[in-house]
Amino acid sequence: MKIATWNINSLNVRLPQLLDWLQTNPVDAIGLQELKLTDEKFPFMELEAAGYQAVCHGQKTYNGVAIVSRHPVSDVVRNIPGLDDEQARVIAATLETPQGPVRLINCYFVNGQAPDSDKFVYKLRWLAALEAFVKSEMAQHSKLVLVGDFNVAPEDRDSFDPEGLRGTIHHTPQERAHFQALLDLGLTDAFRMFEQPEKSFSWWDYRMLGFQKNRGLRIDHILVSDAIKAQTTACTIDRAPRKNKQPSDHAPVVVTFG
DNA sequence: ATGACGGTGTGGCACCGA
Repeated sequence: MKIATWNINSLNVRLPQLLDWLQTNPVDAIGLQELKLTDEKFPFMELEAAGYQAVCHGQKTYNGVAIVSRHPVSDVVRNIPGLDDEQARVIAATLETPQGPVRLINCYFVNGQAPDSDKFVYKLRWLAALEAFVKSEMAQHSKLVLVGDFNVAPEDRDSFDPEGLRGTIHHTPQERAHFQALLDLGLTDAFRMFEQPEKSFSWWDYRMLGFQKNRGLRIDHILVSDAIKAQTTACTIDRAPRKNKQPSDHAPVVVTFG
């Protein structure tokens, strides 16, 4: 089984690249973030032709998430129950795989802009609500995978300039404490289960030749429950699509298990 | 200190992302 996550920064623009990527990387399911389109404009037909079905929680201009899967999906949840949130950032579903059900939670975490901003307050409130949601989901599903654009660089080694960016957005102790709180629920950062190249990142700024200089952050993550962890054999970042013409600023992350 | 790049909207630039 392979599950991926990719912030594609507009599905309208990136659909051809997504279809290309799925052809060379036939994952069982992928969580997409930043669709930037409404459900009516979601490309169900094109994905179906590629062998995938999808459930989505779209929104105009900003946000928007989807789960695209080769397997049937059930029990779809959109947004965090109990959180009054007008932004479409969460979709969860159960993948009905031949090896049994796998719960997949796909999130586009709040950016937060700057630690002294209202958006940062929203980010922390959103993170606390997410933790409660994931906790309740874990109580119901032993095989659970939490994927998405977390907008948190968990450790110094996840940033191209940990000293210079200390205390700035993605790097604050508060954000890192929330990431740890998710791990404390019984989840494991699949990427760090394995030896990885130095300076492994999943996002690079479009500006200032960020990708060419590898000035990036590792902010896209795959967290797995213990039942999945025991079966996990690999987790990689695929930098190839970042070299495409008109790339997303994020690269896909893929976990292999079972 | 600022802007740099890219996507979106009903635009003639502003806003947002990270």
